[in-house]
Amino acid sequence: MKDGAEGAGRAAPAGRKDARRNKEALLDAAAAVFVTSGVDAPVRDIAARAGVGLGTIYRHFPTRADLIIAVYRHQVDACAEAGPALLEGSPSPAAALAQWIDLFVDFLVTKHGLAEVLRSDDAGFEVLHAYFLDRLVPVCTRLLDAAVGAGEVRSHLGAYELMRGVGNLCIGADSDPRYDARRLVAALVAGIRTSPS
Amino acid sequence: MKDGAEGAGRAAPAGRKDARRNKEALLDAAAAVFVTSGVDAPVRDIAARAGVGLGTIYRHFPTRADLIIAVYRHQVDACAEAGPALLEGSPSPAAALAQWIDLFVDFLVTKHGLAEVLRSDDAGFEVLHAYFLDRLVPVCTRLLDAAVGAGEVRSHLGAYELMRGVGNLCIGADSDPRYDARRLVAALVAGIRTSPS
DNA sequence: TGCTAAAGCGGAACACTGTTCCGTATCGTC
DNA sequence: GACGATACGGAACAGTGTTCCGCTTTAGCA
Repeated sequence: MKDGAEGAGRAAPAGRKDARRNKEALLDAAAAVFVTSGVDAPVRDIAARAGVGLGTIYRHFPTRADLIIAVYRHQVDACAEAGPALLEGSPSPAAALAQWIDLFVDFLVTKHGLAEVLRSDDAGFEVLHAYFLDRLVPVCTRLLDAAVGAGEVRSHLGAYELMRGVGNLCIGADSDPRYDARRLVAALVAGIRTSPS
Repeated sequence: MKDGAEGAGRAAPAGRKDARRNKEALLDAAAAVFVTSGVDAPVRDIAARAGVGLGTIYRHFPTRADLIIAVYRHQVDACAEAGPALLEGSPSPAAALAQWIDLFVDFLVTKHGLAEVLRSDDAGFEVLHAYFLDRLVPVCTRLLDAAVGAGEVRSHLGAYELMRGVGNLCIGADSDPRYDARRLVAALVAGIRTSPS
C-alpha cells in the first residue's frame, strides 16, 4: 500500500542513491555479523563491516531493533505465511500447529541470540517484540483455534502465551549441547494436547 | 569442614570486624536493591546503598554472580532440601516432582530478573549457573527418576534439560501480566507425563 | 558545465555500564 | 603509642549504545 510500483528496481528508490547503497551494505553487513557474532554484536562492528560511520547506521535504523527486523523480515513473513498453508495441507489441525511451531523454533534456534533479545526488556526492543507478535500471533491464534475446535488441544493457553513460551524455550539453545530446545518445545506442545500422542 | 565451631556468633568470624560489618551491609543492601531494581541493578547502586565504595564490593564479591549467590543461597538450599521431603510425603512421585517444580518457579518468578541472569551467557555468570545446577539438578534427578520408575513420566528429558526449560519459561514472568509462567510450566510438566492428568 | 541547497556522512563526544588499581585509613596487636 | 597487615574508597579504565554537528556528496537547475 505504501510503496507504489516502480519501473526500475524492486523497491521504492526514495532518497539519494548513495543512501540506498549504504542501507543495502548495512543490511548485508548486519546479516553477516549476526551470523558470526550473534544479534547483539556491537553496533560499531556492523558499521565497520559495512564501511560506514556510526551516524549512518543510526540514520537508517534508529534503533538496533529496527535493523534486526529489517534483516529478518523476510523470514518472519515466510513463517507467518506458512501457517495457513500448513493448516490446509494437514488433516489434523494439531499436527499443523506442531509443524508450524517447528518452523518457528528452527528460525529462532539458528539465529544466535535472537530469542534472548526478543525477550529482552531493555527499552528499544519493544518494537522488535511487537513486530514478531503482530506478525505471528494472529497466525498462531488461527492454528490454535482450529486445533481446539477439533478437540485436539486444550484451551488453557492463549496464542500469545504459547508463542512466548516457545520463544523462551529457545533461549540459549545454541551454545549448550546439553540443551535441546526442540525436545522441550515438543514436550510443551504435548502438554497442551487433549490426549497423549 | 572449613569453618570450625565458634562460641559467639553464628558464622566463622574470620578477618577484621569492620570487614564483616561491611559484608553484612552489602548483603542487606543487595537484597533490598534486588527487590526494587532487579538482580541486574548497577553495582554502584548497591555500593551506595550499603554506604561503601566500589572497591569494597568487589573485594567481598569478586563478581556480581557471587553476590547474587550469597543473597539467595539460603533460598536455593531450602528448595534443594524440600525435594526429598516432598518425595517422601507424597504417594505419587510425579506429584512430588510437580510440587517441587512449583517451588522452584515461585522462587524464580518472585526475583526480578533472576531467571534472565541465570540464563545469561555473559562471562562471569557461569559460577551462578553452576551453583544453581550443582545444587538443584541432583534433587531434580532424584524426583524425575522416581517418577519415571513409577511409570508416571516418560524418560525423554534429563533433569538438566527440564530445569533449564522451567527456568527459561520463567523469564520475563514478572513485567508482563499477559504471560503466566506457572501455566506454561504446568503444560510442560503435563507434556512429560505418560498419561494426561 | 558550474553552482547551490538539501541530503547524507563520519566520527568525536557523551552517558552509563562493569572492573581494576593503588594511595590512604583503619584495625588489632605488641 | 607504634606498627604491620588488612581493608577501604573512589578515580581511572574499558566497552557498550546513542547523539550531535561540521563537512562532503549528490542532484537538480541555469
